[in-house]
Amino acid sequence: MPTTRRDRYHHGDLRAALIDTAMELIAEQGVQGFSMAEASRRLGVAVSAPYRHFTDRDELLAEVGVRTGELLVAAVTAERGGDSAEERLVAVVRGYVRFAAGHRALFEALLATLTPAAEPVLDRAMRPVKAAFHDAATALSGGDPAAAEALGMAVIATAQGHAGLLYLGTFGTGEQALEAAVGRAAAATRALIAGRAALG
Amino acid sequence: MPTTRRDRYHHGDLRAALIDTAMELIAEQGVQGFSMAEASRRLGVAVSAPYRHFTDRDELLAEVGVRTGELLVAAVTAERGGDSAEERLVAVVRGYVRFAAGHRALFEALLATLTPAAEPVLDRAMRPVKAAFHDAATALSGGDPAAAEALGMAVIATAQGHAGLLYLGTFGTGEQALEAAVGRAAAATRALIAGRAALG
DNA sequence: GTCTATAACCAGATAGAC
DNA sequence: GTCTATCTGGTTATAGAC
Repeated sequence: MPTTRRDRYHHGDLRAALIDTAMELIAEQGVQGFSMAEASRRLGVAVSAPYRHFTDRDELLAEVGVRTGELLVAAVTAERGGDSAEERLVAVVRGYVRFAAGHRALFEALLATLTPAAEPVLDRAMRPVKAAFHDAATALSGGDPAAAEALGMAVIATAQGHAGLLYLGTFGTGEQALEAAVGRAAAATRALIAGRAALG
Repeated sequence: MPTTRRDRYHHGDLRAALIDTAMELIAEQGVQGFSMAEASRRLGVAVSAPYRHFTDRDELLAEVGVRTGELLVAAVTAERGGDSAEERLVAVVRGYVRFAAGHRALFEALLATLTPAAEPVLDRAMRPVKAAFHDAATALSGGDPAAAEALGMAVIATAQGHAGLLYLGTFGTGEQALEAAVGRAAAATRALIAGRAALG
């Protein structure tokens, strides 16, 4: 019979168990629904136990942010489009919006921790995301770095914006809303590419 | 000597004073920084007094949302561009991003209250915002309602997305970041217009 | 309409035993 | 490394007096 989480944290894995549990709580009830006390209760440990592994609540949340960032990187990297540079860029956008839709609370928690004064480790974890957009945009900009930067940023904004509208319910609810958001984001990306000469 | 707010709420304006104070608190410290208790303290009334005017915290926050929505409507309406339909649409985007930048905490609180199950009064207050985008997009779409809807939504997403990136610090901080966000959002809008044939 | 007082609750964090 | 126990401080919301 396999080792359960309950078994492991008494062998020194409480730290990892806390991160997992925090992510579960956030996914289920939002950042607001997470507290050190609730995480402790769910794991069956004393409320003081987490403080052996994290100096405070924010330190645990930062670690959650890093883990979520890694999931996001995987999402934008995994979604493979066609061979053309345009299709690769569209695929990154799709992956981004799909992740935002499928992990709303975690994604919002990640954004909340990504302040300008965020932990360097968080920035580092997020770098491949920006790179995914930037690399595909570069392939579309014929060696003009400024044009690539402008296109990449505009496309990130489009992805982020469609995620935001999805959260507001602009596209409805449920699976159909997800597909609408992904489809519209992809179409907007194509429009940006087609009209990229106007980006300055 | 003019009547102060302290004077007024003893004459029946505590309700209005609470809304004002809630907006101040949110603007200063974010939604998290607002509480019924803190608002009461700031106004010098008992913590129970607000409950004569609002059944609970959420009802007050909904009212704050309505007021913030009205400010947003004014912002997107006020920013006048040139005479062309394209410049009017760009102007709406500018107004939206500028408002998001200048009233971050209130704007985020507004978005948080704008769930699919929000108060109808909130939806009504926000309708002119959507209309501002939609009307300008319609003028650019030569009588094709579907094309107008697609363009309008893509442009709203662009505005929302640039606001989001601004909050993440992607454009830096301070006044220069604001101008970068507004400028990039305007350029992206022009690119979307130029490439709108790809929107489907 | 506002007050005083209070109930009921939950959080973050620490001290010291084991 | 985890536990028990506790401190400190905060919140929403209500009851009943004025």
